[in-house]
Amino acid sequence: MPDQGRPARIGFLLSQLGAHAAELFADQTRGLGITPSEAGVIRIIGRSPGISQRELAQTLGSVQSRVVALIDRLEGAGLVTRTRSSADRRVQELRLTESGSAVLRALRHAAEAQEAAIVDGLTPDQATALFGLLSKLSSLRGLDAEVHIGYREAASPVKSTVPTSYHDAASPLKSTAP
Amino acid sequence: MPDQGRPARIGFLLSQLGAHAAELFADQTRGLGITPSEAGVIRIIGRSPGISQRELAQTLGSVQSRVVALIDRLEGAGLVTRTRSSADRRVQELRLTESGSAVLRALRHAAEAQEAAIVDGLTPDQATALFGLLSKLSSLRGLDAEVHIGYREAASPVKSTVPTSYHDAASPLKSTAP
DNA sequence: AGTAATTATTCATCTAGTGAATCATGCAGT
DNA sequence: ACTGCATGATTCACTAGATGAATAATTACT
Repeated sequence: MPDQGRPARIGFLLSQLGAHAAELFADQTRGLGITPSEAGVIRIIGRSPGISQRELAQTLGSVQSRVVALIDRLEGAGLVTRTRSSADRRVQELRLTESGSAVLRALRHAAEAQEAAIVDGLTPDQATALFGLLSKLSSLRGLDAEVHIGYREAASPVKSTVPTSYHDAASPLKSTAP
Repeated sequence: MPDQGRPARIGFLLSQLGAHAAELFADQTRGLGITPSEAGVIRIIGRSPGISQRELAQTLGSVQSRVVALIDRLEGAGLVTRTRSSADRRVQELRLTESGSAVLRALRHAAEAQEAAIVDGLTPDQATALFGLLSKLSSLRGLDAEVHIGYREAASPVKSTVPTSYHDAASPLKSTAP
């Protein structure tokens, strides 16, 4: 228990900055006409074309019924296609359309621009140090480096929220100081 | 634009770890029978007894109608009292009951335990460095050190699936690497 | 063939949150 | 004192996101 008199705020700062980063990202996706959740789906399909809805649900840490709604929306927007697998006609193979691929490219650009915005004000050394510390923390906590299912199992009534869940929750963590 | 070839993942890591920290905190509050949002309300009332619902809404970055529901719940649970102000009979003065104060103390203990859990695996120097970097980032972004209203204005449809909103969104940010 | 498991889908439900409308009260100007 | 406007709290209808149970189509097992 490393307590050196420092106020207990790392948890608070992480959730605050994480929510802030999520907001910035949501701004970007909104400009592309999709939600952050849908952006995640596009990312995964782009990396694994032909993935099934069941596999996608598992990767997202979500459930199949939720994936149905997400894909319904993306298919309607012309970004994703469903095609029945010839090997197993129960499964729907998911792929990006040309528009979907374009959105994915735009998302990558947006993520890089956001990264620059986030570390703006830090020196390159500081940004590198921060990256190292966050990476270590992430691996220490056993979080997946590729997909952050983050907080799906713990909060049954969730979340939300993004940060449901923690939105207003923010203030609570601050409670350690006063 | 400090880009030194490092993968663009700080944004992703922040949101991932922030969501994780929020989940840990939600676990704690669940054990106390309240949600993270309600914990935030209790924190604020504990620090500012007699605060009005309007002031509370502003501090939370929420709206009055939302506060009504939150206080309804906390009053019903016997943690908070509403009393009409004698100076201005429109305003409801909010205060913690004895049980409410007990919950606030429990929340403080939980936050400290969580802080220890979060930095577990880092050396004290690393924890201090991380705290410094996160604090700098937070002030650079103009985030309030006391209350994180964090991501309320940007995502109109939100927010939530913190949590929401960024839950599944997680994966998207990772999109910078592949 | 017949039974069980699997994939996708629908549906009813829940929660959190928002904005508009309403009510009671306070306050400023006349 | 009277009028009219502003303010705090509340109610209500509505939305978005998420969840779990039930169902249909298909495949796997034996």
